[in-house]
Amino acid sequence: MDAIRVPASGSAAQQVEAQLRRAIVTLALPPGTRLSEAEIAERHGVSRQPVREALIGLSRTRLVEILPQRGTIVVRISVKKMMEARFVREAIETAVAKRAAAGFDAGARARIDDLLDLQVKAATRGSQETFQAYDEMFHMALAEGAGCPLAWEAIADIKAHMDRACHLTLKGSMLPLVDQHRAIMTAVDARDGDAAAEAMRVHLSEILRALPKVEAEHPDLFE
Amino acid sequence: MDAIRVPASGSAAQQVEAQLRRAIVTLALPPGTRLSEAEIAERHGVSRQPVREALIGLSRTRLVEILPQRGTIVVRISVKKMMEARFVREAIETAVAKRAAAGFDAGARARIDDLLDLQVKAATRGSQETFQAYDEMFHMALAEGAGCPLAWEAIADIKAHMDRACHLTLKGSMLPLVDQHRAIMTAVDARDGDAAAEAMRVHLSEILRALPKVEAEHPDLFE
DNA sequence: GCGGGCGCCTTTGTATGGTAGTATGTTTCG
DNA sequence: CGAAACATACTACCATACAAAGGCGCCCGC
Repeated sequence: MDAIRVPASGSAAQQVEAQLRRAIVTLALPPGTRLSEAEIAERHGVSRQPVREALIGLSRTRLVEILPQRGTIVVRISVKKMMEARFVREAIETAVAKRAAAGFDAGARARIDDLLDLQVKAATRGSQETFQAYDEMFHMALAEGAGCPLAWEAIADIKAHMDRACHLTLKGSMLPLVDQHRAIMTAVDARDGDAAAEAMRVHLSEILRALPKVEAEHPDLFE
Repeated sequence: MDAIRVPASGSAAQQVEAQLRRAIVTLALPPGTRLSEAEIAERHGVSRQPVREALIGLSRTRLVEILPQRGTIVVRISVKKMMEARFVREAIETAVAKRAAAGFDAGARARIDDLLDLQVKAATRGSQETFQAYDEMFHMALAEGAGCPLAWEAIADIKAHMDRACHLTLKGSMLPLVDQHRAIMTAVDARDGDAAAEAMRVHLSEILRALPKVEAEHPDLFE
């Protein structure tokens, strides 16, 4: 078991939110699941109030939908919203890649190499959870290195719409994604902004290939 | 008095959050102000709990900063974050503009014309509040018309970092911005994606011109 | 047998009490 | 006189209790 331990830092509400987010993204809580504040509170050994704040936080990124006086449910994956999210993310990240090629922070550059190695290890072990965690860190480090950490915050919100589908498509092949990451960094190191943006575009288009397949295999997860 | 009425819809927490957001953006609550849950609750005639949820919501868009067990303060305007936000917003909105030129919803197109007229009226009346409200609606309608309402959600979060500075820079001239909006739509109508993106880039670069001036005039508002 | 109305139950939303932790002002000792 | 230690007031945070509102089944009337 090498699940990413959500650190016991921050308030109880933040801990519950992090745990629920993980459960939803990994589809442990599949779309359509009814979430009761009272039940979650009991399971986590806390009061209803922190749970409520966690659910409000999740609703802001559209992972759950709160129906007043009725209940809270895990929203289904929307292909339409996924396409929109991918479009927006491509707009942001290609710009970030281009900017990264214009100048990159040395410390972040070194950390990215470490992350890529860790990603390879996770991929060969077949532990998808950690792989996706390192994938997130890669994109975050790229934004930071390019001098725009705010871009990652925007991407993080957008990514929520794609993460669950990515979780399904990554079942088999993870290593190709690392090669794409390396291709991006090669272009960045060569100071070739257009090539970096193009490499990023290719990387973010990957999801489009496997999407119809997983949608056909798991129709109940989509709306 | 033609302040935008925040509609009495939704929960008390949402109402309080909307009112506080307006107060912060209009600088009625200047940066550095200490916000006490108890005081705000009393002023709004509600309990502390909805106020708390409202403050949490504001902290997610970095308008306020919650220091655990210490207090909540209105964050100062960060030029660095503003530049980053402008960069990300340009990345998103130029992509949206280009996409809008490729195909635009008819209903949204009609609504934009109405919005532009309303914006001119507000500008000539000198009512900055409504002008900025219509400005928001313009960009939102553009994203919707381009078939990417999700883009607006991303922009809305990003915009929080810029709104207060824009509020200062708009003191005098609002009409030029409407012309820029018209220029964007002209390019969209002509199906010229590159021209639309360029017009949007010019529009979003406007803030850079007046920024040093307002920063020098109001140093206490910046960090 | 069928339709409408009534009451219970579950849900979120709100109010209030209590707790731990931090800053601050005061006091006291070196 | 300075500095450290203490008391106090304030804060966000969590727990508990209460209120309101929609859903659902049952029952009564037709």
